[in-house]
Amino acid sequence: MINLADAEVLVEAVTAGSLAAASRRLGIAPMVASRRLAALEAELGVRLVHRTTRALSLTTAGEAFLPHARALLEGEAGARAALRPEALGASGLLRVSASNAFARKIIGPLLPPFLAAHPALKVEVLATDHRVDLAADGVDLAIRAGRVLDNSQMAKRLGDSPRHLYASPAYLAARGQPRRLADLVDHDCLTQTSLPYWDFMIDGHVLHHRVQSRLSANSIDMIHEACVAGAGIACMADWNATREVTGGMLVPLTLEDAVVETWGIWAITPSPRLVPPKVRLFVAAVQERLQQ
Amino acid sequence: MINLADAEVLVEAVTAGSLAAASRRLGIAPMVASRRLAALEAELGVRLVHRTTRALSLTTAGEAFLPHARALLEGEAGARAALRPEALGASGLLRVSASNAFARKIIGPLLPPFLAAHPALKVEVLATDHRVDLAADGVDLAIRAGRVLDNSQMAKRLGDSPRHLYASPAYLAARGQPRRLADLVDHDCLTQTSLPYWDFMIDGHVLHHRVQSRLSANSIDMIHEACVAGAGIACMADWNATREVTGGMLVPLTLEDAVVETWGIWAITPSPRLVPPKVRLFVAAVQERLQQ
DNA sequence: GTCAGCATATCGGAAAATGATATGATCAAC
DNA sequence: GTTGATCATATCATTTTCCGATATGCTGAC
Repeated sequence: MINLADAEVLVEAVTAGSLAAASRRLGIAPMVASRRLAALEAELGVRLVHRTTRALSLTTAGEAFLPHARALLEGEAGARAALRPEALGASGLLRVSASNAFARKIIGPLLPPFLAAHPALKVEVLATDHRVDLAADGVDLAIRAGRVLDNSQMAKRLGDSPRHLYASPAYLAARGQPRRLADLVDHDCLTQTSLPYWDFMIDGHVLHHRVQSRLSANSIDMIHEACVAGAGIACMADWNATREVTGGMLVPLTLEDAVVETWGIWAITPSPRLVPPKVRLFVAAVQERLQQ
Repeated sequence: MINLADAEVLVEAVTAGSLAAASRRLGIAPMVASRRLAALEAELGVRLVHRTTRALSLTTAGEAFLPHARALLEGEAGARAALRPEALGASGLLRVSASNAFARKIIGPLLPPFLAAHPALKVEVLATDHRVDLAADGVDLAIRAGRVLDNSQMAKRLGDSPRHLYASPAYLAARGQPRRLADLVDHDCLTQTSLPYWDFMIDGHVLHHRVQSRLSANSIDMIHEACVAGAGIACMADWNATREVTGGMLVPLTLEDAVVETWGIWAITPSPRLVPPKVRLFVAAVQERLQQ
């Protein structure tokens, strides 16, 4: 077994430039540093650094091993961090990223009971329709709706996100109801600028349908409002329209020959496996709400 | 410092169900297992497992710590693996994934000198236009062309991939040369099924241009052939067309008001930081070739 | 109630890490 | 060229830790 203290000497020695300097930084005797490095090399059966009295230089093996040593030490620190009280329980700060629509419709209503259930937890929601770099923005969790992907190693699937075409009753009264996919050309379709096509399922196949659009916006909320106001037909997640549907402000449309492709809701965490409890709890809360 | 041997006892004990079983698996005395676990708990200052005589159960802290312990042990194994002779030098098997076009045009010509320079290395190229799950398919390296992304943490940028519109001289003689973006509507544009739009740069802004396409294919090679045969205008990476341009079979088009967005070439590795030498060498070879 | 399996306490001995000093080697400055 | 400072490491006594074997208290099954 590799001794992490030995690995630490290696890393320090390389960055500090000499074993003596490393020993000073680590607060140990120079010989201890020397012995630890020797022990590591003995354990691995390879010479890691070439030592001339004045300068250290990594051998090829050392070059290959060093990043792993660094990773091990980081892993050790991470393991300890996982035991800090604020990481252990549901306390501290939880930063969640989600799209604007998802934040409003799903996360918003879910927060009061969640916060009540975990009094020591603070939640910060980063609502943005742009992709987020988890690590860079210090986000603990990002929730995205998107096409069904298989690389479940990177993201955890929280549930389905069925989608439909929606329009307002006024619009339908004026323009009629489309029956088939082909009928859509005679209608005003409202699209997201970044998504100029709609994906339909036709007996198992995905059809990439380019949409004739007179109005497009980069915000799905904008589309949503325009749709309610009768501007045309929008393609939205069901959870984004349920309230208006029950209120009679929007009507879901079904075509005879095609259904809108169902998307998935995905939870993305910086490291998919080492998920702290607070994140796990929040993900569970979202998942529960999605199943309602 | 966490002792990895201690962590190993924890992991074994949890999977085996008892310290005694773990000790048998690890080939150590039962008490040694007990002591190591105790030492780990002392080191961390937390109780990790609740021990009743009959069954072990993880405490909350243990629950949080266990995945980190597993990660540490995996890291240790990975660190050792990095020193195996075949991982150290440029030897063994290197599995590379790339698109069909990229494999043919860039990787293919690069391979003979590369293989000659590293005689102990075997290379397996996985040419596919689908995305690949690196870990699942045992791929050491995937090379993808795509939009310029900033999340450099996941992928390493190998170079630019400038792109242009191309057409055959015969097609241009028959149909004329488009001068402006708007002229494209009068032309036959050849698109990839998965990419039904072309991205242009117009004074700093990206324009998502939906393309009127009478012929689309899921293979860029197919498009390429059709384009040479005079079927219309295709949007391709320059490296995919140079040979035909020098041979006079294709002509690059420039529009007055828009240029095709330049893409990047990205190298994606299973773990972005712990890159084995053989992968590093290959990436360097690709990068060098791209700069020619 | 008996017994088997488990976790762990105890303790002598072995092994390993440590501390202080010493040695040879290298580079810089005079 | 010589001196001195710095460095890596050897040596050895000491302390600390680790290990092995036996022993003890406990729990659940038969």
